Amino acid sequence: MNRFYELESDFFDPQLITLSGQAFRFKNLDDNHTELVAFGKYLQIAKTAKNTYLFSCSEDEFEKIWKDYFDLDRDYRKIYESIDKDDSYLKAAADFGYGIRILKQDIWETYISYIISQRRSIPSITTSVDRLSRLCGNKITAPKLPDPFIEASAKEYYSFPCPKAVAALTLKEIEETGVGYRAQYIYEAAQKFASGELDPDKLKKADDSFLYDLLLSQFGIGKKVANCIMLFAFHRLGRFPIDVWMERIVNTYYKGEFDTDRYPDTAGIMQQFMFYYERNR
DNA sequence: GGCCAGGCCTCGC
DNA sequence: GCGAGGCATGGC
Repeated sequence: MNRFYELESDFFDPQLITLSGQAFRFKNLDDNHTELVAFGKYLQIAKTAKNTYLFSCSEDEFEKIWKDYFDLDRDYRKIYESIDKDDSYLKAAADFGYGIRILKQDIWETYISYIISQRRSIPSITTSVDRLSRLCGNKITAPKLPDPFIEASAKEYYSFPCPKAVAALTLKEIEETGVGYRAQYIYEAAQKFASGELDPDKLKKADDSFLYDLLLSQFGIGKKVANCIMLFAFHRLGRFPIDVWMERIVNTYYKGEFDTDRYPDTAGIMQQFMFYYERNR
């Protein structure tokens, strides 16, 4: 079975990552199988034993793509243990979300996905991302995988389209993916990414405050979306996006303000625990 | 069929 | 600088 890569980890739960809402192209097939599309590839992860997972890719691909994508070099257990013992809500949330990691997603894909996300439900965001991918992404044929993998949920998948492919669409075509008034935001973003005016490789080198201000200055991007892009794509783990769910949590359990200074480098992970807990418990 | 969704823009002060 | 109103469409 060395065609596939086996991972042992005591802090990795792809099922929870699917449900954590940070990515829109994950699907839990059953209790032990999760599939996803990222970086133009289809991946299935099978849980084969406690803390043991089989990835439907070679070791080489795992090392090049997925290890970094799932942030597997970071010690999340240590972060989990750093949680304030007196913070019973956060402790409960982290126990509930034990195994959630923050993905390092593609910057452009995350940028567009979170523009789409504003004032929409997660299922609805997923639909639009899927439609946009089908419209101008590349076809990916689902691989036939042996046991312990199971059949993919579809015969073909589509990669998230590159900036140039989206930039070639008309505003009307973008609207037809169901994104409504956000189409103009996407249209403008695509032009900027396609022309190189917004360059992910350059942006990666920017410090937090510069990057945040730059994102905020973009059409269609406010505080919440900027922080999500920084957390889920740029992997700035200190960012703490506040949406309607987080606002409810902070108001209910933290008297209106969560002290992010307590977790300067990991507040975003705490945010993800809370968000998942509140939505799924 | 009505209500709300991982918010942001514009306008008026 | 800040609060209120408006907003396209999809899911439940």
